[in-house]
Amino acid sequence: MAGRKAAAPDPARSLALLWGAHTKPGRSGLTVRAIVDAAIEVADAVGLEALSMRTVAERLKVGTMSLYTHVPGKGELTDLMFDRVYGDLYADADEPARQPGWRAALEFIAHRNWEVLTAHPWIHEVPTMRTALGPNITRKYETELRPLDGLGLTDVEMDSALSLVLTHVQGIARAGAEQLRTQRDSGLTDEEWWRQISPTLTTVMSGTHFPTAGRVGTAVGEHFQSALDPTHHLTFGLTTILNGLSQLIEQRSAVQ
Amino acid sequence: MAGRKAAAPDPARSLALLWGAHTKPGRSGLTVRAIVDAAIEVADAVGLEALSMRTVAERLKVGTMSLYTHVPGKGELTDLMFDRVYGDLYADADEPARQPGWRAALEFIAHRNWEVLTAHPWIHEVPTMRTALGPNITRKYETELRPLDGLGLTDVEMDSALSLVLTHVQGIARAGAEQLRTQRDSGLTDEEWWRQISPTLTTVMSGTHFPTAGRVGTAVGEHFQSALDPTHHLTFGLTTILNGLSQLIEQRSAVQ
DNA sequence: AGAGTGTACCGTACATTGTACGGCTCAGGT
DNA sequence: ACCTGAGCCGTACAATGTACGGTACACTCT
Repeated sequence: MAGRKAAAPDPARSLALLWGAHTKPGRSGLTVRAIVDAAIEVADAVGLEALSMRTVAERLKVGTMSLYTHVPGKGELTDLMFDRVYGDLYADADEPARQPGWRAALEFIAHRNWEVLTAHPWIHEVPTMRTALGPNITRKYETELRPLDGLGLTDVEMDSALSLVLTHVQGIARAGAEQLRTQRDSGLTDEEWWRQISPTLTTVMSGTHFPTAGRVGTAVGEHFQSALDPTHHLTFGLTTILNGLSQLIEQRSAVQ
Repeated sequence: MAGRKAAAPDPARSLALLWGAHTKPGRSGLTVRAIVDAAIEVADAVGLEALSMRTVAERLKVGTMSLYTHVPGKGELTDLMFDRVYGDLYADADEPARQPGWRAALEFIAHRNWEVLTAHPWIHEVPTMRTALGPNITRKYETELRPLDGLGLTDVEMDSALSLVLTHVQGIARAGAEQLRTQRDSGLTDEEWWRQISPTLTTVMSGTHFPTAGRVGTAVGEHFQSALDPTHHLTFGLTTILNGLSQLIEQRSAVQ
């Protein structure tokens, strides 16, 4: 980040802000809610690294420094954005638990998370450690844990299982987001890019030979028309993980 | 990123640079290799967001703009750094394949990747799409695919299985890196931070109640002395994934 | 009604970034 | 001895986050 060093964060203040109402307007009608919403729109459109305090202020037609009346700094703003987009993930706290079986529940959870992650690719850039205790994130944790309760798993195992699934979805989504970003930054489609580097690549790789990588890489490319098909990786990984988890769960319920 | 917009990338030039020798010195002894090494040292010490062209130049005792004689820009420099740190991952192209069985091989691969990722936490910040074809990354792909060859898996499945494991390791390592970074940025240890926000948290969360999350969160915290134990998540996830993969592999070899 | 006070708002300034541009300097060929 | 091309680098600029201090408005109290 350029400019003056980020201010001292003061976690307690951040937390209070996170859990606040966000709707009390100042004398020009400016609210925390409006700022966060505007920032999300900007980030959705141009990405987080192009989101600046000036851009957000411009969109709201206020002076740049007015934002600082409502929000301590950019870091806290992104924290708020982060917690906000997870607000509408589930209809209620039992939606996942209502699915038929833990497997369907975890699939449901995975897909909902996938949807948010692809709708707001900038989420991947937000440092999540600080926001782990925002209201929506906390609610999300509760909601996603419930379908794993009562299967014979220990509390630690429940947490581990959920976090395994979420980490996987996040990893795949991140790769996809990155691909989209490079694509847009360079202005080249996957295919154009490939055509452009192809001659250089053969020149440069002559002399070396990668039998397995060459064969597999070609197969993957032919199969998906691309080096990387997020949907396939998502379901392949999810299926594998759920199969692994099912072994654990069966083992636990057998003991019981 | 601040400053002038990043220059047009020209993928072909990047690629040639990636595969170049990096050792031809200019008249002040400056080489691409030296620049990349210095940059890695800086990034290891202060993180990627604090790495600047001026810092690297200073460390090498050359003018800032001299770097641009050897490297087109900061983006290409980070690409070079990325490929570089993966250079010494394996002793040779068959080290993983030499492990006793595919399971041990994947565990070996996971741990090696884990080591690099934790030794150079800034890797997570580098956009990896562009570097996917650097010499060391390509070699790595070849090396890591080999132990999966001849198990009855299709080429696409081999790629999916490997990438599943790698995505998992990366996800966990990233979370760990983030935790370390916030910890260092705030100057607070995990425990101090917790103590600081604890009163605010209870104030703010009064009125809401999260039965499952509360119980599980407490259990996790007590069990690991922290909200997040990377080693445990790593092995739990790896075991689960490998169990899932083993079902697939048995199924494939049964058909054959 | 008038005065006083706190808070919302915001203009300006500054440090820091990546890098475009153009000049200087030196090694090596002729 | 001179020319040429490439390595080197000082300066300048646009963009960033935000500290600081000033201005103006909405409210309360007399």
